[in-house]
This record gives sequence, C-alpha cells and structure tokens, in this order.
Amino acid sequence: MATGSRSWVLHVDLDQFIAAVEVLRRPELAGKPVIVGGRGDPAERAVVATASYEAREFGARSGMPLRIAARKVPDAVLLPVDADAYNEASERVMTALRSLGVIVEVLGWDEAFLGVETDDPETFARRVQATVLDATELHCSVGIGDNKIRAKIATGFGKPRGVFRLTRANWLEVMGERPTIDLWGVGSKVSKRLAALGVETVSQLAAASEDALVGEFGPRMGVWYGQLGKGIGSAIVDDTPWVARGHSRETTYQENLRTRDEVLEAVRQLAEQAFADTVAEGRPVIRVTLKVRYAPFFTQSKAMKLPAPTTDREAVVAAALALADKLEPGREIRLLGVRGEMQMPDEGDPVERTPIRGRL
DNA sequence: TCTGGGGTCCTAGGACCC
DNA sequence: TCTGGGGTCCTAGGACCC
Repeated sequence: MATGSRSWVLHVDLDQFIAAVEVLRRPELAGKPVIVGGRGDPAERAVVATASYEAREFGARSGMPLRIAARKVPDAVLLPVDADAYNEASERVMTALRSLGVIVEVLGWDEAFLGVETDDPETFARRVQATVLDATELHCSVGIGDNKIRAKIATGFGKPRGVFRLTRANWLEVMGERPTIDLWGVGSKVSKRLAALGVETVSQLAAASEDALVGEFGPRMGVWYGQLGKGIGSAIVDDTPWVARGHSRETTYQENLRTRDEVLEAVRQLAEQAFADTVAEGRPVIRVTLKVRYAPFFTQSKAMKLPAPTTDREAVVAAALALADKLEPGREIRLLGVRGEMQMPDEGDPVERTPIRGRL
C-alpha cells in the first residue's frame, strides 16, 4: 500500500474565525450581520477585525473603519475584540490539528500549514475538517499544494468549508489570468509597480525577465516576485516554536496628543509595556524604535541601537524618551508606538526555518 | 470614509574605514 | 589636488501579512 504516497503541504484556514467564535458562545447571533472591532463602539477610532458573511453582503470588510462599517450595516451587531477568547479557541484548533499526527506550523490565530505524507490528500483534508469541527464546532477550508505558496493560495478557492488542490500541474491554468495582487505577498503598491512594467497578470509575471524585476525591486525582492509568479516556494513545514524578533506596543489616541508632556508620558507607558513583553522572553533588548503618526495621517519612525544589549528597564525607557525628543515639536500626534528588538538566541547561527509572517 | 495593533523582511543612503 | 572601490554598520522608511 501507499505506493503513491508523497509529501504534501496542506493549509488550514478557519472560516470567518472571529465571528464564528462569537456566534459559538452567543448562538442567537447565528445568521445575523456581526461586526467585531475595537471596543465595539463605532464612535471611536477603530477598525473592523472581522465581519460575518451576512455583514459582508452590505459591504463591511475587515480593515475598514468601524464607523464606516456601522454606517453601511445599520442592523449590525457590534462586538468588542476579545483576544482571550480567540486565543483559547485557537489553542483548541491547533491541538486538534496536532492530534492528526502530522507536522503543524502555526501561522496565526486561525491558520496553519500541515506537512503530510499521503497518497490521497483530498481524503486527508476532509479528515482535517471533520477533526477540527468535532473538537471545536468550527468550520475550516483546506488548500492542498506541492509547496506553501500554492497551498496557501489554494485555500481561497476552497472557501467556505471546501478543499482545493493547487500544484505545478494546474498553477497557470488556475492563476495565470488573474491579477498579480491575488498573489500572497503582492499588495496594492507592488501590483501597481508591476503594472508600470507591463506586468498585469500572474502568467505575465511568470514570464517576466528577472533582470527587469531585480532592476525595479532589488536583488532579493525582484527574484522573489519572479518565483511567486511561477508559484515556486518552500515546501518545508517546520513546527519549531516561533521566536519573536521583537515586541511592540502602539496606541491610536482617541484625542490627538498636543503637548510635550503628554507625549513623553505616553512614550514612557508604551516603552514599559513593550519592555515587559521582551523581558518575558528572557532576552536583552538591542534596539528601540519609536513610531509616530502625526495628524492627520503621516507616519515616521526613529530608531536607535542601544550602546549594549540590556535587560534594564530604565535603559530601554530612557532610549525611548530620547527618541521622543527627536519628534517634531508642536505637531498633533494621533499614534505612538514603541518597539523593542531583542537579541536572537543563537546569533551567528541563523535559523534555517522560513519566517512565517514574512517571506516564505 | 478615513484608516488598529501585532508582527516580518527588504532597500536606500550616509558615515566610516581600508 | 582630486580621486578609486569595497566593505560594514547604522538609521529611516516601505511593503506586506494576519
């Protein structure tokens, strides 16, 4: 048996995860337009974390200002983000996936790659869905691929509650005529720059000259985009625990900050919170970055490598405050962020594994 | 209509050294 | 007097993802 057994990458994605978790604990919300975001108050500066399918019919989208979404969907049930509840549900999902005896690489709250040896990936995918549903009452879609890129993109064609296979064999047939922005890792800016090069579709990207792409995007990104057009990418599914490079805290203020004292106090608070997260990792901070968004919407950053790696809270806070003194005085500020970057555990021995939220 | 909060990686350009 | 090329380190900022 298993004569045709080979390696597959499966990508599992929960369907409207956050809204589904909310409906689970409040069954009366089933079938209603549900919008989750911020503190659930459309009068505040916040954006939509998830809109249920019913709310999407009226034009609500994740990432949209809560205020706008509430206007589009007057009958919507607005709920605050409850991170603890989603983390707990996420843990149960991942535990269910691990019970299948395969390698599980977690991508976020509601996503994971599975490394699977099988001669029938569709049947295995259905088993994944049944296992998750049985354990959590949540539905998911599964993409099957011969690498992570294709598995990830395949999932979109399976939604909701479906399974789709995307490999070298059908890559151009399925993706070739689609716009480049449909690729994972190509956003609005890059798709426009590609269009300026005459590259509108995935097949055009696959056929584009690497020299032209490198000329436009640089040695790494240029090569990367060319590979992406062909659907080429890593097939390594790695379950070693993720080690964060840094931690940050940022806040959008409901009222813009106006005075220097307000700004310094805000920076101090954010620095202490971000520092607390880095301390929990047990590694020293090597670099501090201050991010500022002046009203109405202009973002800048100031960064500073510390003289020496430190676990001293006051040193980190002092660095953040020093950066705050480089901000333009007298301008209204609507957002501040402080990021602490940590020393990696085994410097000089770069992790071979692929970064999950960055490149694949 | 007015844009969260948490991350990752890449590129350009200046400073400095040989 | 005016000038090279390569390398490293650092900061600022861009782009993308969930």
